[in-house]
Amino acid sequence: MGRVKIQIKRINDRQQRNIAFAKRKNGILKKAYELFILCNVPVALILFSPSGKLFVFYAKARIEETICKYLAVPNYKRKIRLPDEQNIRRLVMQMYSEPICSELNSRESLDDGLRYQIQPKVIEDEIEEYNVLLAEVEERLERFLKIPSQWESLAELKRREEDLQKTLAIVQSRKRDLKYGMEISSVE
Amino acid sequence: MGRVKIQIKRINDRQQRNIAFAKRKNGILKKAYELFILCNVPVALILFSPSGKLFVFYAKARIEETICKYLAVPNYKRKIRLPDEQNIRRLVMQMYSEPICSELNSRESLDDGLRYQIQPKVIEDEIEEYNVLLAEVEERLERFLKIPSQWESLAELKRREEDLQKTLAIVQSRKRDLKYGMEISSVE
DNA sequence: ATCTATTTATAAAG
DNA sequence: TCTTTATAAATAGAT
Repeated sequence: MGRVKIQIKRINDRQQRNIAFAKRKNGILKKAYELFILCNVPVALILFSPSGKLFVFYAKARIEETICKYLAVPNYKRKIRLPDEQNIRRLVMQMYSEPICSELNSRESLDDGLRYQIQPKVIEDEIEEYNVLLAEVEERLERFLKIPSQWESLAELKRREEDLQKTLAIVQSRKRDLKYGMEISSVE
Repeated sequence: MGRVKIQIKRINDRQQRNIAFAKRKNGILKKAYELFILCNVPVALILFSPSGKLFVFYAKARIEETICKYLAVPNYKRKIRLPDEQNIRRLVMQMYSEPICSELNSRESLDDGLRYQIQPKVIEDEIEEYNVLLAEVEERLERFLKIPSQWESLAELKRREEDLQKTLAIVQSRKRDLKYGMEISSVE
């Protein structure tokens, strides 16, 4: 939407990045506002500038309410009654047993010597997040698969995405191992 | 941005509102994605459709991390940025005047009032894919956990994780682009 | 869902 | 940084 078409890729020049952020921040905040007014729906948008400054838009409800609504969404897949739910739950617990908000929780955990303590509530949220993500992916894929000419591209994308998710899970798992096992403080 | 200029005010017709939401939801999700890629900043966007369906975009960090980062900013430092401030000053005042609850973790207390329905499409193949995917994750995870020496440092893991999340976002965006019939080149 | 006339967002320049 | 302007992108209404 400018004099020239730009590629959507990271802007390396610091100053240009700040300029782009300032402009697009205004744009997306306006879009969030318009969506709220037009459709009267809860919206929550949290942005941090490249220098770490916070920008927020929320409407229809306090941001905490919208966040909590997000967290309160029932497990997408729970209703389907997965055959191996206990196994899956155990797996996800292993993958995501680190605190959601490490900067807020990690000190207490470490002080108490409870590095491996399981936090059920946190894990529940993570299970939901995981399932919501997968559900979104699947939903989108399903839509796209209705268009035959896109099958090939989509198959490739699906493979890639699955690979990424697998690897991401592995990385997160290993990261957690190192974090707890080696007690490195500069995690986040 | 359409055939005619519209006023930004609540759309009363239910069907028209749903159409507008669907279009603008895609637009703002794309904007959020682009902002993340261009500026490499944490972004969290939570939307609920008029029928209560959840849509989320987050990047650079898991959504809980961005939310926690937001909550960690002292109230007096928070600013709400709204375009068209004159017209919605009352709204802002209203939102500000409400008490702020910074306790996000108590999920039980929220469950009662905030029950949002998601309508999953139950498709046999999707369930199968889901189970296969999780099984593969588990398998890979187990295999990987047996070789701790593969990963040298947390910093390395962190970089990898960020790369993966970024690439995942790119893949997801590519799929969104596909929906609009755009050409797909190589995903990298 | 797809098309397209138009408005809106914004990249580069001033 | 703020404003301008040419152009890309989003989208309202129609199909």
